[in-house]
Amino acid sequence: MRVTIKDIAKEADVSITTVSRVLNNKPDVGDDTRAKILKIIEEMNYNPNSVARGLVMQKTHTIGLIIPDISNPFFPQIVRAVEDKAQQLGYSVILFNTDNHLERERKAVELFKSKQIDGLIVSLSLGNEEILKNLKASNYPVVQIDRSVLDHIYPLVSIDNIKSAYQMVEYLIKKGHKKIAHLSGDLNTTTARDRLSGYKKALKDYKIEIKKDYIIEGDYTQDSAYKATQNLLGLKSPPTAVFAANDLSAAGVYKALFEADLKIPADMAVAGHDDINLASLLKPELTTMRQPKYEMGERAVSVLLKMIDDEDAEIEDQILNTDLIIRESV
Amino acid sequence: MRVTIKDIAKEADVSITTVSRVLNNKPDVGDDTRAKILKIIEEMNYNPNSVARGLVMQKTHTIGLIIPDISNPFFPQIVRAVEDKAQQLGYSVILFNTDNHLERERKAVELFKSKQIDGLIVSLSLGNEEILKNLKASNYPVVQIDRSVLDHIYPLVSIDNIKSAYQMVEYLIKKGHKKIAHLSGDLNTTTARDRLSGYKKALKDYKIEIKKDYIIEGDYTQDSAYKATQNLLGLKSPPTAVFAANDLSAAGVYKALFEADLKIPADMAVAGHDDINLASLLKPELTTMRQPKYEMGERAVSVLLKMIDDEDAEIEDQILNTDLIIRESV
DNA sequence: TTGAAAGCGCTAACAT
DNA sequence: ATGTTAGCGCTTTCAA
Repeated sequence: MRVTIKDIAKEADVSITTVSRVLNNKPDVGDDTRAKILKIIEEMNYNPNSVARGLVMQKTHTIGLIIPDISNPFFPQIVRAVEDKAQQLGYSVILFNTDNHLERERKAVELFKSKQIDGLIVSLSLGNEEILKNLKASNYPVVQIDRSVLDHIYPLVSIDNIKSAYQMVEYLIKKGHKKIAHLSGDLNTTTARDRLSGYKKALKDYKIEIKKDYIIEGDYTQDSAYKATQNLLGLKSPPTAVFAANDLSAAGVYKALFEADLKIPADMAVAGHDDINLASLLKPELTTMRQPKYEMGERAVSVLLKMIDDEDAEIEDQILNTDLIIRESV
Repeated sequence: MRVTIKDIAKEADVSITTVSRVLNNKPDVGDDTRAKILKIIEEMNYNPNSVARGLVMQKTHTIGLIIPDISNPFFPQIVRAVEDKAQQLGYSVILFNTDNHLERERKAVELFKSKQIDGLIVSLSLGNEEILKNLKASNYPVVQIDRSVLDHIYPLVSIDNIKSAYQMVEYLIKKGHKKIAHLSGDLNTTTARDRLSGYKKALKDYKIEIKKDYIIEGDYTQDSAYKATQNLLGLKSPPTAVFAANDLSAAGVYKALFEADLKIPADMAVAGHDDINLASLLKPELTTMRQPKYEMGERAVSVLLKMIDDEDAEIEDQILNTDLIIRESV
């Protein structure tokens, strides 16, 4: 049996209240008593039970993190940042992967509520607005990260995807490209939609016709990009550049291009988005937009804890900047 | 205020005991009563408080996962597998990154004990044997994953690193190489030590001299491998092949080689280990040993839950097979 | 088939 | 400065 506060109290010949006091660094305990208790705690290797504590305090010092997939290289850095920051502030984080599956997202939230999690950081699919509304109704602290499913209900920590995509396409244009294709991400996400908008906007601003053939809907995976590129290559008039919605897709583009014996960027320029670790390891190195992933994770935790500590702290969205990272692929 | 079992009881005009019974699918509840309670639970959107439940049951249905760094590409798949399997079996997982820092490892264990975690999956540094001994003393369920710090105390889920390295070096030899260097991983880990042993063993078996100059201690990072390769290149008699302790290091080798205008594998063959996602994306594609990362994660959970469910289940180490993945770099 | 009561390990009024 | 008591939300004897 584990040693409890009772055991300490008995051993020290005081009440458990007194022990509780020294445990929580409260005043009103005699120096000698405190010392004695501390000593016994040490000796008996006592560890307070946070479940019991959580029950009475209505606080678990645990937060939930709901993401699509930790094995997608975009997320590990975010998760690392969240865990680092949380740990630093005395919180633990429970991870949950959903694969953008509505049902699993719902299950995750259910689970977290039952576990009395203090707050939630989520990256949900569009279509689950209702889930957030319910959470909001019970005044549950939540912050959205990367993508938003519902504006002005819960704060979002992300980037300006429209602007970011715009900047990349603009760069492509300035490099002399007029025939620019876009391989979109999963259009059930706001990020993919916004990047597509940014792409269109840039073309429009530079008076370049938006061709349907040049826009292929994908899902952020290497594989979908690989196939899409093959399609592109089959066109009567193939593009000279492709802007992939994320770096993983860009890798898929590379693969298709290599197989067709095409040179990057001579035969076709390719640009990515996110600047995951992989980007600088590809040959040629990938030109891409860098997202401040680590910082996003940190901010999300900061914002969440602010909401936890102050119920009605009104918190604004945190929109961070991206950077154009020029390498060799454009 | 959240709705509790009391509210349901009052609303249904029964005792909380009865509500608890239906919550836990116990028999001895009238069909009508059960139906009525179920309906009210639904209506009031009641969610049992698992903290309270955890306190009385002495079980939190939560496990801890201690790893060096989720942003090291070796780990996400393992974490994903652990989370998937745990979720599937009704458990949540709390993640903790330690960067192989002894102090943080200790802190993590402390935290998890206090949180009344049901079991632990750990990937610890050598030097923290004591921590596991203590855990064992309190009969805490633990499984080691990837690396072992203490044999025969807690089961290990991993691969045979000696054999795996041996196989790769043997392949290099059969490809005609005699001057083979090894860039080791962090020698505070058993994996790095074992891979080094396997390398030496293969050379010995094939009567190839083991040259000190050809063995450079690294730490599994791209950067250390980059520098090590530059050293290698400066030798009077540089190797014709290098076996990097992991794929990330291999990427570092690539970088140094490209900078020196050397061709892979013509000028220098390079082999990796692990087969992370990156390996097939490098140019030339990396020849490496594949670890069954996802399966390791799953097994770890299975073994752990077996230990949780049956205190004195004697469980053996799970040593999985690796596969030589021949691509273009050798 | 149902309920009353004790207790899981802790914190927090409220006494003294 | 210290102790008594109630109670957090639940499960589980034990009794009816």
